[in-house]
This record gives sequence, structure tokens and C-alpha cells, in this order.
Amino acid sequence: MQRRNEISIGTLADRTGLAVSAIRYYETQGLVAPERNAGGQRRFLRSDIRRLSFVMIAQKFGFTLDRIREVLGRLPQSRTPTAKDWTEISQDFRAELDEQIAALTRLRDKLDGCIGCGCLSLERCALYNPDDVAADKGAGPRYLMGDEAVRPED
Amino acid sequence: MQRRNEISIGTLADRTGLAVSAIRYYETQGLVAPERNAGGQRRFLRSDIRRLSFVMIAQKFGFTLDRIREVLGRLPQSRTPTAKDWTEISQDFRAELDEQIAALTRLRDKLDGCIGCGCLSLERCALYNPDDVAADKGAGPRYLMGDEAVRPED
DNA sequence: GCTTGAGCTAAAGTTAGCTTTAGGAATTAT
DNA sequence: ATAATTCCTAAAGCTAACTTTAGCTCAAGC
Repeated sequence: MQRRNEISIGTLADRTGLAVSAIRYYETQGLVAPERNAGGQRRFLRSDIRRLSFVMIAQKFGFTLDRIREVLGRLPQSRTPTAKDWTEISQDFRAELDEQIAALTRLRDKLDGCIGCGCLSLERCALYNPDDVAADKGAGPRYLMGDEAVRPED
Repeated sequence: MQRRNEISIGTLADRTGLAVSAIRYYETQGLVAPERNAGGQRRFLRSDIRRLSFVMIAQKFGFTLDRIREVLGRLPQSRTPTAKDWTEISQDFRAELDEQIAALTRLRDKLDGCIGCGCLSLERCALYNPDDVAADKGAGPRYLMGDEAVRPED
């Protein structure tokens, strides 16, 4: 039996296009916090459809689930988020996105310089400056390129 | 004993800033193909410094090792790559990078539209069109958002 | 009232991109 | 000549973001 404002995990999956397993995973990651009914089954709110949609959009933009959890933390806890609430966190979001685009563009421009000189691994090469774009995607430490990594004769 | 044009894995690591283990891993991925000396130790060419530098730069741009391997495949096999060879593949690269930036920018603009209307999960929302940016980063299938995922009343 | 479909948990598997560990063997330095 | 490095391989471990599997319980339909 589903009350009007409560939906099952299957329904939520249908409405968002997410896999049921993904939604359960998101719960372990603190992205949704459904209640349970008498039989122990998850009961989500309709507003969780929007919440998970936001998660999916944010992922498209390349944000990690950790980061998304932080952002979602800024929504009001005491009431169902309004359109205005969503607008506000989307705006913060946009700022980060702008920065990402800018970093990628800077990097591209540096590449242009390097195409011009054909160096691509000389010590003065602008690309060796490690101050750009979050270089981290997978796990484990990444060693950034430092100056003098390569000498002209190589 | 190292011949003038041959360097050990440790030296290559020092010169590129990569970890020795990373270089070995890159070998398993077909990104470098060192020879071996009498004792079975890897002997790289000095030009591999440049090659691995290219790999590192490409990663900064968000390319996967698979993709990088493909790109590197376009270098001449018969001789040590010249600056011109590197310039050429960098240019192909630049084109893809431009596309990435463009896709991200399109997505950002769509977000702008959504901030304006505050919808973020309504069925007409532009963000639901799955035709943008490679949505795939981690492993396993990703379910893209389709139209009608969310109804206005949610 | 019983059969199915949906849900539940816990644990293991997957991919990318590496690192760490273990136990030897080859080099280099003194 | 010997000690200290460096290198080698193979296998296991790690993170992110999930999926798959196994074995059971709930809930819904007829």
C-alpha cells in the first residue's frame, strides 16, 4: 500500500531512470534517506524524484557523489525543498562549472602555444605548470609534472 | 651500464615525475614498449620521456589511457618521432578538447535556462536530453535521463 | 490463500588507473 | 668483494560508482 506522498524504490527507479541498485547505493552514500514501512521496505518521498534528478544532472557535470552530497546538504532539512531552493543550489553549482570550463580553456590555450613551438616536453613548456584543472580522476596519488622534468636534448 | 640513448625505468621516472610502478603499468597498457637488457631490465629510449610527458598532458585533459594509446598509434613506428609528429597529434587532440569544452558550455547554458524557470526536474527540462557530454566516467552502465522522467506535480 | 513479483541484506565482482607487497635477481657504489 | 640500490614479476589492494548474485521476506493479484 502506498500513500500518496510515499513511493517505493521501484517507482522511484522508474521515474528517474536509475537502477534500483543505484538508488540503494545512493542511500549508503547519504544522498537520499528514505524511511521504512512496517515490513522494512523503503518509502521515499515524491520530492526524492527531484532530488535524484539533481544528482544525475550534477554527475553529468562531472561532480563526484561526495561533492553532490555536500551541495545537497545546503537544502533545508525541515521542509520539502521548493523550486527556489533548487534554484539556489544550482547557482552555486554553475559557478563551479564556470571554473571548470575556464580551467579547461586555459589548458587548451597553453596547448596552442605548444603546438606553435612544437616543444611539448621542453622545460619551459607551459603545460608543465601543475596549477590547472583537478588532475585527479581515479584512485591513488598522481604525480604532477614539475618544471625541469625534461631537458631540451630529449 | 646505460648507453647514451638508453635509460632505466628509474631515470625515466625521475625525468617525467611518474612513479616507477606507473610506468610499468603503462607498459602493460601498451603506451610504451621498452626493450630489455641482458639482465632483463627495461631499457627505454630518451624519446620515451617525451612520449610519457604527452601521456601525462593528455590525462590532464581528461583522456583515458585507451584513447591516448590510439592517438599515440598515429606516431611513426619506424623512427623516433620528431617535433612535427608531436605537433600533428596535438592538433587532433585540440579538436577533441574543443568539443569537450563546447559540450560543457552547452550544458551550462541549459542549466542557466533551468535556473531561470526553477524546474530542474520538469519534463520539458532541457537537461533531460541525454545528448550531451560523455556521461561515462566510472564502471558499469549508466542510465541516462529520458524525457518524461518526472511529472510536473512531483 | 497461494503464487508471483518486488524488496531486502550482505558480499563479491567490475572498470580505470595505479600502488603496495613479497620475494628474488641484477647493478652500482665503496 | 660486499653492501646498498635498483629492478623484476606476480598478485593483491585501493577508490569510485555501481551491478550481480544468493538466499529470503513482503506485498499484491487472482
